[in-house]
Amino acid sequence: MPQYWLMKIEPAECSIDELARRPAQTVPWTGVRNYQARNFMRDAMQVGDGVLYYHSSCPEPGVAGLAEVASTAYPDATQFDLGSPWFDPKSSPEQPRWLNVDVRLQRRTRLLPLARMRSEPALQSMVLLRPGSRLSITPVTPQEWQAVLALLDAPAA
DNA sequence: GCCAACGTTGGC
DNA sequence: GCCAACGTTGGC
Repeated sequence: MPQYWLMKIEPAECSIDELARRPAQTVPWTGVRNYQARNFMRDAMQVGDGVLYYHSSCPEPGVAGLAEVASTAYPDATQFDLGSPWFDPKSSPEQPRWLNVDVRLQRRTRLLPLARMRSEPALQSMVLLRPGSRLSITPVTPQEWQAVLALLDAPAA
């Protein structure tokens, strides 16, 4: 039974276009510094899970493509990198605190804007849309996943 | 740049 | 273990 996720990334970090240009079309999902999001990667994600690739903190936030989980969780190298904004002095290689998975592009889609998602009845249950929700990784139900696919395949409004 | 909603920190 | 202060997220 496949599972589904929505994963936020700032396009400045790795946009869907940049992901498509990468040799393996894969990005290590580093920089997660929230325990709930980390635990999703560590405890629940499986290779092959579906991912809604979501652009955040940008002029047009929304789902920009479909991707998949391409690895199990492993220690996030940026936590040990003094020069990284994600360096964590409280973490150690012996007891790494932060993990990441790899994510591989399936296909770019047309942008499904956040505002459009908010207006779609079938998506009202999404964790993303909960007031004040800031989680960078959220579970998506099969029903929500199908509804997003339907919107992406529907004629443009 | 504003600000609401959260998460984390640290004193007690 | 409580909770106030502070920092962060992220849409607008």
